[in-house]
Amino acid sequence: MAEIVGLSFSFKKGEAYYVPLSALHNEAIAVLKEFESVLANPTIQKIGQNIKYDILLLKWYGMEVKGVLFDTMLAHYLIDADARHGMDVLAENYLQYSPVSITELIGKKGKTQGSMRDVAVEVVKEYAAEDADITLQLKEVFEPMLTATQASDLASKVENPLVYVLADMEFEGVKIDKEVLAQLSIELAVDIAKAEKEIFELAGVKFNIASPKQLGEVLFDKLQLDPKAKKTKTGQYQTGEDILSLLAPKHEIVQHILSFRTLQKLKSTYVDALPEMINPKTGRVHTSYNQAVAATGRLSSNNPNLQNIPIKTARGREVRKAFIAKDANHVIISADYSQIELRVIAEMAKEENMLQAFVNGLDIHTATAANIYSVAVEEVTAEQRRNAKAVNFGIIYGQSAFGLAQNLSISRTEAKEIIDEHRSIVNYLNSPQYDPYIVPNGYAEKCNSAKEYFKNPVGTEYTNAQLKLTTPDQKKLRDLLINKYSYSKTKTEKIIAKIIET
DNA sequence: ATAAGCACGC
DNA sequence: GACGTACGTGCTTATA
Repeated sequence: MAEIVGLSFSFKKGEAYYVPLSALHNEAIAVLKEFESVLANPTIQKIGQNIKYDILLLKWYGMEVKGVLFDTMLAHYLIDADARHGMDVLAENYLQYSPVSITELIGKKGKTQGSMRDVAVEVVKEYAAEDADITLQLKEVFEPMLTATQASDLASKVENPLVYVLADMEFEGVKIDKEVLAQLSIELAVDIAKAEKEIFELAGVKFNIASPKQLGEVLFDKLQLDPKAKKTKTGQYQTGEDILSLLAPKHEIVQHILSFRTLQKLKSTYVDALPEMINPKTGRVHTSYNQAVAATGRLSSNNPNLQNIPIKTARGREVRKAFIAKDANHVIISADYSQIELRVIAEMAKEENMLQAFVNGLDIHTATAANIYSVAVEEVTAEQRRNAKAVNFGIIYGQSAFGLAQNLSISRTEAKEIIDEHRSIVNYLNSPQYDPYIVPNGYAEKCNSAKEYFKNPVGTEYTNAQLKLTTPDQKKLRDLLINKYSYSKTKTEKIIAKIIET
């Protein structure tokens, strides 16, 4: 956990204060204490940019923050979920002001980045005080925008109060049984070595199995497993799980490659990495939750990501077993809404069959199958239920007929028929009030599909004549999308890739 | 350092 | 007939 170098405050536009804190923990805490009457006062609202970070840091110093929160990052997330929400970008876009860049003070993010502690206090003062001033000014801009977009309740009743809950969860952390993982690591290493040996023998050559490039060459050039093997856009052979599964009956080597991949993933991402993430002070793992990353409103988790701990395979569940209660007086309880997304969407779409199924406490996938295949619930076969489950998943994910066909290994025509049987939900998902593709920042038209979405903002600035994107043009477009439209990096790259393909 | 390919979760 | 296809994070390899 980082060290607090100083505090900055602002309560009036254009005016701010900076309080440096000592590097000595006790001295720092003594100064912090002077601010307790404000920080811990529940009647004083706290405004901040990514304020969970500040709250958490203060918690590590023993300082409890109280009061109603207003996070400018979360406010902007609610105003325009797809955009970037960094303070510098927000200041430039909404206050027409370029703040002192943190990079100028301590260098680029990464290993080489220095510490704010080593920057002259006179310089830090300017940076930090400006930070507080800007945040306050952004709040004044965003508050009416939240009202205008009817997101005020979402901000004041959901996102901002949740900040305290997440901060508590992150602070608390979770205990990991290092010994369980150490043992598992050894077992995995043995099995990986076995798979490796098999693969080299069957291939008749030693190579790096973890390299998709080398693997593709072995499978498709040397062993000729598929004369029509698909290639990626960089000209490599595709060797993803879906492709390899289809090849498995053709050659014994494939199953060993698949198991090599699974084992390697478990070992490197979880079994070996998690113990490294244990905080030496608390002996526990403290993830971070990000409230403003996923454009769909979901949370995300990183350092480490605790939202993708394996569960599907037996080996994976062994990893989960390493998450344990803090002591003999505690237990870990798992609680999860059942089918919450389908319940909400059935209610919003007023899908009577599905609503009835939920009301009657039926198995929702069986009920969906009965509806799709027009048979009685008792007559639904295992395969029909499996298909219906894929349909329901597709609904949650906004999947197309193509995606469903891929998932079920059926034709697109068949997939389309199945989807058509679910008209009321599909109609709802395609209706303007649902459509998630809304062009931000001045392009307020709603689009009916992802395709139109890509066409709209880009097509406006770059007509057909300009579609041949040279490298400098790409640079320009990237700059335009990121800086003028505040698009995320990922989204920008998606759009550019789309145009290049076109 | 960054991109590509892959795989884990929901 | 072609198009294009959920949200994330993080690992290893390959390249700049």
